[in-house]
Amino acid sequence: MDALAQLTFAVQGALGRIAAAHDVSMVQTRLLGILRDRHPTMKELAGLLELDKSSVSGLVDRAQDRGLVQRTASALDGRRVQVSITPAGRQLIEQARAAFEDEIEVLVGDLSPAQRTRLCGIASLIAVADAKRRCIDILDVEPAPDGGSAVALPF
Amino acid sequence: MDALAQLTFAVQGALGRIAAAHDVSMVQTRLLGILRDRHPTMKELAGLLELDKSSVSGLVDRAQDRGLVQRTASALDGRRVQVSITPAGRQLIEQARAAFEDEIEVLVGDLSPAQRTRLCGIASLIAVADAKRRCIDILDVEPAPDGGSAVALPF
DNA sequence: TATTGTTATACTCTATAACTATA
DNA sequence: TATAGTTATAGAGTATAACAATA
Repeated sequence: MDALAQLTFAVQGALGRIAAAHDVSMVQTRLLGILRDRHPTMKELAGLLELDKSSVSGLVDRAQDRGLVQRTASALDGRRVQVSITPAGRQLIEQARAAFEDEIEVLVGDLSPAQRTRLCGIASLIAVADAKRRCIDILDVEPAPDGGSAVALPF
Repeated sequence: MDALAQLTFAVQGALGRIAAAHDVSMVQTRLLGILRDRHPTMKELAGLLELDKSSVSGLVDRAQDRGLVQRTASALDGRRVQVSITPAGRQLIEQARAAFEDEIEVLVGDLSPAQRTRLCGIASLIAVADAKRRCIDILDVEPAPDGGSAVALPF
């Protein structure tokens, strides 16, 4: 257990340092990562980030003030607001992803190729299983029938 | 990379939920975890938590207000303050640790015993290597000659 | 009435800068 | 002077509760 916890602190630390180097917070980075290939509503964002809707309002406010994301009124439902990433936001998140890849490369530098493969497989297993549990428990949503990941990538 | 990042979010999510269930934040939990077997000064705490000393002042203030930790003036150096855990703090962190173990058990539930062993070994490898790098890079401190972990356990 | 989102408010967490006390 | 710690201040992040607009 301690090993696993320490691993996550090491990775999260790397992640946090990179985000900070790009002058954004972890949660802002996650927000941009989610918006890379989605245009969710505020409510959907709250579900993906596991935050209260009011927290997401402030989060999007600050990102919008910095020109990283934009709000669009939904044509279908006047109550809904669609959030999307701006070119500036996309540029920022792609740079952060690249830096993060480099940092992870350092982190797993001592591992043999076989160990890396195993770690990847095991990590995927845990993450997918957890995501499925979470979808059912929290969002009350069926997992995708193809078993595909309906999960918010952190990046 | 995504698998690893998702793994850490899954673990950190579990950790955060358990901390919240015990009505403490993640960083308060880390603080108590560090104090389980240490009586560091404020400066040492700042190093272990990778926070500014002023942040630690507030952190310890709030924990102290809740009766979880206590400050003691150092007899050797009038400038220094030693921080230690109270019985109430110890009880809280032990309960949180137990809950966290249960949650991790769920998280790794789909893994075979062999996979668990491998994950533990790989996670330790990464965490230890990262801690050593961090000691050298950040604290400018030599790693312990016995190769032992001088690292702050997250719990 | 129910749902979506925002606003008001309060708290934790964090850093920078200025300050106090000790060495 | 240098070090250890606190305080003042400011801002991000978060949740709860009240509110407005739409369905």
